[in-house]
Amino acid sequence: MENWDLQAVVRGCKNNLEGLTHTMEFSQSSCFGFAPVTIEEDDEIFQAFPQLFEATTALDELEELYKPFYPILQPISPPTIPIASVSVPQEVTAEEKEPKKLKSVKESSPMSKRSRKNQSKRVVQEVQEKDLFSDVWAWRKYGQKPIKGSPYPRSYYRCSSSKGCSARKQVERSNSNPELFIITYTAEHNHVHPTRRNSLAGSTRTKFPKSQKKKRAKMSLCL
DNA sequence: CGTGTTTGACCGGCGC
DNA sequence: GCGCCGGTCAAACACG
Repeated sequence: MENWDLQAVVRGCKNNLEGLTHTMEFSQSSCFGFAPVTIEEDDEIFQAFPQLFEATTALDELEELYKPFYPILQPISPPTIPIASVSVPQEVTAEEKEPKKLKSVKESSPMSKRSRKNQSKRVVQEVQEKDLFSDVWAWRKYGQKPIKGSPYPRSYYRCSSSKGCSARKQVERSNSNPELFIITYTAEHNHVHPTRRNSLAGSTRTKFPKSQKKKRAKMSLCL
């Protein structure tokens, strides 16, 4: 469902208007540096998925509904960068040393369950820490890895709003501006409604660690 | 009990 | 072919 990143994109656009004062080192790149371009992309998407567009009314309602629960998006947010095409070389994330991975995608090769090269859609976003989880989706962390060349680890989240949803999200602190986080959305939600579940259980510990007993004493690398 | 995070191990792609 | 690296899995554990 394109709707998902559309929401992210739209929201990003909505809120980054004043945030453009922030310097993006990759702003020279042709794709970003001007968030509105994402809307053009969206237009195509809307045309391709009119039914989803209709659904945005419901989502808008949902958004309104959730507004009280997530922080008001602050300026800074980001040139949202939709990388809408399949297997497009992504200079976008050059800063993150990604390019080599995305160079060649073998569509024909039978990707196992660990397929990561065939991620057809990626949306890169820079947000402030408080906006990291300000979207309406529920994300469950499934991994964290230190990234070579980056002092900060990258966290991997998948959508827990719906079972079987393949939507994923990578969160990495920006190298150049540690106050910002680079969010990379991959795959798509296969459900329209962000059926947020009870996401409280187990979630408070890590975000506000109280006691770290046993072997879990090692806290994450403070992402 | 359900849902969440943490983390080491594993897997596969890619460059050499 | 080998090693590096990024992405994912899954077990263990925490929390409400």
